[in-house]
Amino acid sequence: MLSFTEENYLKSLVQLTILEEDSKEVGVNKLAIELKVRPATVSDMVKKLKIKRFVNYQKYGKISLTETGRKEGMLVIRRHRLWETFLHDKLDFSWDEVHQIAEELEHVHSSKLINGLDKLLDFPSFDPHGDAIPNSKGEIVIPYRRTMSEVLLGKKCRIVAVKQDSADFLQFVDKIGLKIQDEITVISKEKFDSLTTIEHLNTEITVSPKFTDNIFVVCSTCLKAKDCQC
Amino acid sequence: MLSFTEENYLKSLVQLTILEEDSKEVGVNKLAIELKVRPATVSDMVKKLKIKRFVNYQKYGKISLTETGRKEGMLVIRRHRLWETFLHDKLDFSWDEVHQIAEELEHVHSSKLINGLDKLLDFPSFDPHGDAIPNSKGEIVIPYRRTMSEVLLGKKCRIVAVKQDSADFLQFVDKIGLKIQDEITVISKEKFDSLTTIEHLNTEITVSPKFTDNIFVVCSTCLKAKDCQC
DNA sequence: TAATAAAGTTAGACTCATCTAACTATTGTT
DNA sequence: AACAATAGTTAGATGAGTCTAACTTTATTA
Repeated sequence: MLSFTEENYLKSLVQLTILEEDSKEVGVNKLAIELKVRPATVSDMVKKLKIKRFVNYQKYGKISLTETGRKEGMLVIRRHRLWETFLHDKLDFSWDEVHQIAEELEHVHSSKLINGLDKLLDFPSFDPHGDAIPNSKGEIVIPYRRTMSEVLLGKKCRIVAVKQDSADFLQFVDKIGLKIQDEITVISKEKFDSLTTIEHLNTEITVSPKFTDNIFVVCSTCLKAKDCQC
Repeated sequence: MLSFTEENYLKSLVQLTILEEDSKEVGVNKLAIELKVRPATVSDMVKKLKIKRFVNYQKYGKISLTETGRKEGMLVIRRHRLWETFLHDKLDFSWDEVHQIAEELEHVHSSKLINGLDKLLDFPSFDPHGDAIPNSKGEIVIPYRRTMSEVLLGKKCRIVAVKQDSADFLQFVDKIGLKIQDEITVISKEKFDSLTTIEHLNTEITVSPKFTDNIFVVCSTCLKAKDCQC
């Protein structure tokens, strides 16, 4: 049985090596920042995780997940995202409130509970932030998507997810009136100050790269992110 | 912020000094048995709880809860019982399955979550075992009730709660077909072997004191347990 | 390539919650 | 009242997860 802490390490490793970038391995420092602990702590802990065969690791090298480690980490993420969906759909929490509570709920181990929750929520594919929910085997289908920053001038796109869970960011998205599934058009990109102006429901909004880097979109026409010819 | 462990100590103290008997204080050994730890551990921990002003205690004396301790303990019980109700009502768990999982869920701190759950469940007064759910201030109304062992020969009574949460016991109750709110009549009490025979839906069932001691009932006619004249 | 910066490790210490073993205090008999 | 039984305490140890401070290795760059 995994401890709270071990689960958090595996979850962060999945996040850093599978969900965010496809680097498949990560350094001690980066993991320490993600977990908000000191590198020394990670160094120690990774040794233990290696003995338990959750990670591959050599001194001064990079950390990567074993198959078991990946699965366990994915299941933590499954629980997290299902609880977020529950809080949002059944208890009317706003999307900036769900993350913190799901951090605690995700550590309750009971596959019966999680599968029951899945059913109660009608087997959702995405959480309130647009992120895919892994299945009970720890498998996940991550749809292609790109950030709004990458969208070409004049193109119409659909918002499918946000990259950040921070309350600050999510409240800002709410404030300017954008939601998952909304369509927007990129009207202008200012080289001088890097601001982008978009059109949304006949209103123009000017946003910074800090914003566009954290919004995921697909092409409105073909619903693809990659190989879109539109 | 209370730790997992501290919450469990306060919960057990509420159980032993308020919900089960009205002794208002309890010894180190009894608490140790309840928490499944050694008396030495309790002895240490009680000192810490005293410093934090959750309990009253003098060396070699009895432990009792302060007002703060009582409230905190009650809130743990509130969370526990609401989660049990959720698992039973929304996820179709049987009543012998809910306790174990609620033991984990009860430690998630978020009054917004708990109050949302309360609303989702339509503000239940009792959990699946018939136990009263404390309100958000930690107040509880414990209805009068007596065990089936105390019912006089020939009297009709209604089952309102069970005294134990163990899966073994609850599965036995299921097996003989009894449910909360069912009516039964005490037909005979055998002095020789202490067995009681009851009538339930025109069927006679013979049960042991181990059973009747753990079933709470009220009078079918007046719905009282105390001062019933029927 | 040598110096410096960045990344990672080790040793030693701390807190929390637990244990065992040995001791002490309180209670309940005869 | 003396003694045994029961209840409770203390001291010292353990393991998990964390820290700081000092050190070592690897990477970067002038």
